[in-house]
Amino acid sequence: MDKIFALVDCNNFYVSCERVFDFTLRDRPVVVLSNNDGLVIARSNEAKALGFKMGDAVFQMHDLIKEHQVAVMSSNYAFYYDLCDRVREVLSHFSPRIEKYSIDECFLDLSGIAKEELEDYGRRIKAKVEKWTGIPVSVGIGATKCLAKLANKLAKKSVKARGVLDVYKSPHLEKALEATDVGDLWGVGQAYEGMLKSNGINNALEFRNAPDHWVRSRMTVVGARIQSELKGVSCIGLEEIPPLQKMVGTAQGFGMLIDTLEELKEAAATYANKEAIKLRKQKQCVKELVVWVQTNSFGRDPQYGNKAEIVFPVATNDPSLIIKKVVNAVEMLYKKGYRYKRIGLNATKLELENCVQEHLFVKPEDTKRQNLLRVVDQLNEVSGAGTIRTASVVIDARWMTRFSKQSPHYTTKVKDIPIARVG
DNA sequence: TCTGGGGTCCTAGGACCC
DNA sequence: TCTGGGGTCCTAGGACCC
Repeated sequence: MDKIFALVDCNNFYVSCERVFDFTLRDRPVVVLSNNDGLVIARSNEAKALGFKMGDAVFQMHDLIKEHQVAVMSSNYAFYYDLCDRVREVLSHFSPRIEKYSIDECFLDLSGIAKEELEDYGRRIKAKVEKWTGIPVSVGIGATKCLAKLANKLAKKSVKARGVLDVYKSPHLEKALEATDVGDLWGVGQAYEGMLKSNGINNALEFRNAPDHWVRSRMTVVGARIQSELKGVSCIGLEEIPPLQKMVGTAQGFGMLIDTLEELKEAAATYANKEAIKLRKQKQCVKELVVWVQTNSFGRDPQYGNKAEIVFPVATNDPSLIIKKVVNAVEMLYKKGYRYKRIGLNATKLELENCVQEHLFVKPEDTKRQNLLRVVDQLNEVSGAGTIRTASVVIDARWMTRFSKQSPHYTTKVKDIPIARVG
């Protein structure tokens, strides 16, 4: 049986989330900001029309914001993840085989649905998600993931498509390819776009028709796969079960520059705790961890950055062990006379919690401690992060990342959950 | 004053082994 | 002077994604 893929993509996802509960944000330009309220990372259509770009620095946009009364929001990831789950729940009614591709995109396997019913099916998906969650989506359908992506992009752009485009065995496929800039292809970034265009390949049709060996030699197997997919040969499968993560990192810029060792250690402990929580959530343990510190590379201050590698004798996800080692490392890395902007942690060697290699000279972690940590996790899950925590971890400090214009935690607190009325 | 934070995959080249 | 060949593992760097 031929494969059929759909890509369902939430439109301007973070902005759409904010609009679900705050009606005053509808029909006016809205932007959502990165950590520390630094960059624009999501824009409503109205904001796009005003010229806001992804990655614009907010401090350069003040005039435009004032002039057009643009609503400016800090990001609220806990809330976005929650709405993301709701969208996926609705999608699961339309296909048992789903890949959660990113916070705002899902691939669905629609194999078996009759060709002539595909577009209508797409429209039903779109309507139901919007009615049940309040989030507008676009749907692209094709014989491969690349083609579904491409169809999705066109569905967003084209007024005629009204948010749904099916290019599966379509007589208009070539037209769709021709209308797609080569730089808009999934897997073609800035570098490849430049290379392709300087070789006279400007759209997806020209890319599909380029000699295979040339594409392979200039863009490795990655490019070759994209090309095959455009020809309708599926070589990127649906990943229903996410593969185990190979790296787990935590890195956040501070809300201000830190110059004392005391505060840097406090931040280190707090980030190490976050890292431990991430590991525990995935049931993984860290064997090797890289810790780095960095001054503000945009500033005119003297610059310094350095990193240290921690090897745990036995892989662990116990916050107190990780915190201790990370704080020690930061003591070594710290140099007086610099102002630090960020700390990063990156667990590069991981082991599954239930098959950690034991060390000859170290006692295996005692199960009492494991049980205690599990209870702490559960409490924090129910009552909010930080309810119970190691003493060195702070929840309120002047160096913390800023989210000064954050919306209320509409759906992610136990108390005061408002009900959304949609449709 | 203010410039994100996660991730993945692929390849080439070096070290090392037989 | 000639300077194997095949295999594995690791790392750094470059490309990409959202």
